[in-house]
Amino acid sequence: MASIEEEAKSEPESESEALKPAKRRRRPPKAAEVAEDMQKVKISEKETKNTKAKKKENENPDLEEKPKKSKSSPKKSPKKVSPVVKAEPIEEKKNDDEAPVSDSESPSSSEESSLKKPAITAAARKQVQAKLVSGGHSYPDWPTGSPVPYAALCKSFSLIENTTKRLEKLQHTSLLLRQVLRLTPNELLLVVHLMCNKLAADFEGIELGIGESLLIKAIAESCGRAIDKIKSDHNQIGDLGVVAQQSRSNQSTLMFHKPKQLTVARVHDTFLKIAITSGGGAQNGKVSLIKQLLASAAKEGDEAKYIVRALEGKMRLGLAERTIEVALSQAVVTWEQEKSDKKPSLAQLQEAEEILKGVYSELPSFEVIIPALIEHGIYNLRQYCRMQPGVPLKPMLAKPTKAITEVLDKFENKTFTCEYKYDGERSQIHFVSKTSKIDYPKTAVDTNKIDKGVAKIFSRNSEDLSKKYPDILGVLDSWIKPGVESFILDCETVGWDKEEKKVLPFQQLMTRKKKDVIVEDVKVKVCVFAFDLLFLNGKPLVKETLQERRRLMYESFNEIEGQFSFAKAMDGNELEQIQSFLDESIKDSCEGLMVKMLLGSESSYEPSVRSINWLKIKKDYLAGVGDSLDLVVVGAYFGRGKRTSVYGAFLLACYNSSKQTYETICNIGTGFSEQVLEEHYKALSEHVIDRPKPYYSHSTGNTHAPDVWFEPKMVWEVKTADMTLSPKYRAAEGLVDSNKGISLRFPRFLRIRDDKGPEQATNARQVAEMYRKQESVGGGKKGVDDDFEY
DNA sequence: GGTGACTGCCC
DNA sequence: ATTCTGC
DNA sequence: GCAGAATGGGCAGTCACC
Repeated sequence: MASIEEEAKSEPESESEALKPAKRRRRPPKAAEVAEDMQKVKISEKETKNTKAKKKENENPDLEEKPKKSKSSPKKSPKKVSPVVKAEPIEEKKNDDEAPVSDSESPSSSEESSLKKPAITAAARKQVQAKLVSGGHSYPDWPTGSPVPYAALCKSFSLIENTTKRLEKLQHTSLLLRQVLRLTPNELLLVVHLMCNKLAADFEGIELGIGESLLIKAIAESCGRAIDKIKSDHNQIGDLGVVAQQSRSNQSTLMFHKPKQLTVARVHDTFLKIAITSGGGAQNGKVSLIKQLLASAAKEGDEAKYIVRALEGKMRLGLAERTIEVALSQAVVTWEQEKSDKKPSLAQLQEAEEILKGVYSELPSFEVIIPALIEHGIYNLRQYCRMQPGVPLKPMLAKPTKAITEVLDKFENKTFTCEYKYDGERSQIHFVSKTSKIDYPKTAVDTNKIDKGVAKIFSRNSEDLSKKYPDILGVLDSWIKPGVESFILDCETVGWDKEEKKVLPFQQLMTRKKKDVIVEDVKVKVCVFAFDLLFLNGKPLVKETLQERRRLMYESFNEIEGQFSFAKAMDGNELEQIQSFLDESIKDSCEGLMVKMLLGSESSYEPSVRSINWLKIKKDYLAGVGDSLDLVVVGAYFGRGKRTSVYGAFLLACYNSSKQTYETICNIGTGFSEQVLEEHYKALSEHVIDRPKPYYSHSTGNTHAPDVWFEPKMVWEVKTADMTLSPKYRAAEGLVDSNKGISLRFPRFLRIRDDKGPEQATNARQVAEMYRKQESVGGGKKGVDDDFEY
């Protein structure tokens, strides 16, 4: 630790110079750089191709204007292409909206106004397309039918990473997927999974069990470098993947035998092996699997980089599932049209996107969707992939609201409703009775289970929590009224105090066991608060209005005290009503309110899209309301990814005036603009010290120490949602609990308090006071002081 | 059998 | 979870 | 406004190690 600190402060000059290259790499390249890069890629590609001989038919015809007129002549001079492309410079607008390949004849439609995403102008899209087409950049190529080389995927990753333009990212992604469809369609699923960086659908529960530590160990061993070296490189470069790649390319090339080319299949297979390695010696086993992969990675190129990033779970491509869905839909529809020598029209591309997004949101499993896509085509996809009890759908989310008036603005003249936002765990409960006689549509999903009944519960992120809540699943039968044979409910599961008949804090709910739970042994009882019904008796309800879904929910279920309730709702539309309902929700130990449209098409359940239709109000969102503290910056952590070369997070403390100590209270890493981060870095670098002051009270152990310590100088105003008793932080230790300090839930930076010295920071006594006040409100020791100032 | 580091997943 | 940012 | 990527506290589970 000391060595790192010293490096950081002893030679700030050379250090920051050294950082430049790495930093540059992470910053969005300028347009010119992009163009240059593309050119490079293209040239090298051409070379490879020539050596590879023919393969001509493998080249993507869509890159040219017409398949036949392949301008295989290396010069991708824009002029050459311009006749075809420039024909529709700017006014051609919507024709090309969404169309990756559509320089040709998209039927000019009149639906301009109905196009979604007006934010991205058609003209902009047009330009991007023109650039891509005229650039004529090639993309990875391999023999038909042979395994997809991992290098091909990495090449696309690299292109994707090196542009900030979303349309270009989409384009590169879609091109690769098309190539896979054309050459090795049976590996499409693997490729898509690796792009999303998942091994399987979320509900399968496959975990790598690999984190930073093991990864560093593996890189060190694999490249023959010291672990500390890797760590300090990591601190400077801010990306373990880059560290691995550099380490590997610098590796003295002792062994001559060139490793066999990595394939997508092998990488995926090794990831799976890493995931299932468990028990004694598992860590060594995982490390050695990683080492094998790294050893097979080419020294040139980016294979090692992306392998490591994948294992770390941070691809940092600026590309994720949502964009991949779009790219996949475009790739498939283009591929389908290609078979009959046609190009997809704009309308077709849009329809495909809508279909795939819709299907994926209701059945988020590429394992099911991709085979169905290939076998039945995208326009038949809905028939084969439908919402189905037993498979979680993506939950609808909500946006934070900064003022209650914002709610009124958004929902002006609309009918809406407010519901309690319970502080628990989002749960999607699926049920099919064992005796159900409803004929469920045969879909691509295995329906055997349905025949035997279904009782499952899924988390917000589609993890299967059925093992955690046998106490809930065992009583589903008792919730339903006669005639209900199947359902999917959207709920919040909250800890429940049976004696006091009130909800328990989130922290208590979290102490429940997650595996091998036996109903009789459950310590933390729970109550389920249902707020939406997505599926009933064989029928999806997501297209219905909320009012209708709620009506069906109310009429299909029985409330059971302390076990199953409907979320408390209020349909009043006046500001005062909302305000007092919000106050009430907080007195009832809730986080605040959810606000939802009740009627109209916008009140349908749209998984993870158009989330603007739901709003959430919490008191700490509202400006000037909620708890804020003025805290002293005593330490910091080096930033990663886009925060490379500045501090990415900071350690804060409150002041204990009785003991004259600074007691740590939380880390903080959000609320900073990029500019503010740079300013903090500059300002704080002057206050770096070798070791913590003796009057700093912080957890012992390497794990909890920041990368650098500071003199107590800067004071920041920080906002928080809640205070918690902490096993790690020391604020107000002894004032509320003899062993535990207090920490903050959801801390975020508000602003610098130049006007305050460190000793004017929030005092430990004040922290304790705030904690007690919160307890008295949420804990329901009614009447102490529940006056909020709004 | 206990502890601490690490990981994944809740928020 | 919260927040910021480029498109 | 979307989609993505920075980052927070803190719990149970797993494994290494004593």
